[in-house]
Amino acid sequence: MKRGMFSDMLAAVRRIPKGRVSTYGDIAAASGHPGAARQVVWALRAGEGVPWHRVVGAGGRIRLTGESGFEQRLRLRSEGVAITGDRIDLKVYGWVWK
DNA sequence: AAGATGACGCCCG
DNA sequence: CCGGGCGCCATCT
Repeated sequence: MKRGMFSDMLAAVRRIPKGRVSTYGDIAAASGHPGAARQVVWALRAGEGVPWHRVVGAGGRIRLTGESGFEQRLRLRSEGVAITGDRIDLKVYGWVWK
């Protein structure tokens, strides 16, 4: 079956291990769609059963606001990811594509 | 067809 | 660290 842009992105998101995080920009590039960071957002909204909480902004910043942001912090912390303020240390928790 | 919208990213002051 | 400005691009008025 044909693999659209969103499918490619969701596949990449599903490859992020528990306890690690990646960024919108990296997901876009890793899935073969460099520069399409904004579209990763659409993919996450449309996708189901994907670990959306493991996707954060550049530099490890939490971009979600309000209730959703609260939920994301909750989920990440439950996986052992430390969050200082609104940032996550990518040197420690950032997933490196290989 | 034309403008507005974002869970974005990068650079600059 | 904090805004402000600009580029980006599928989707939605």
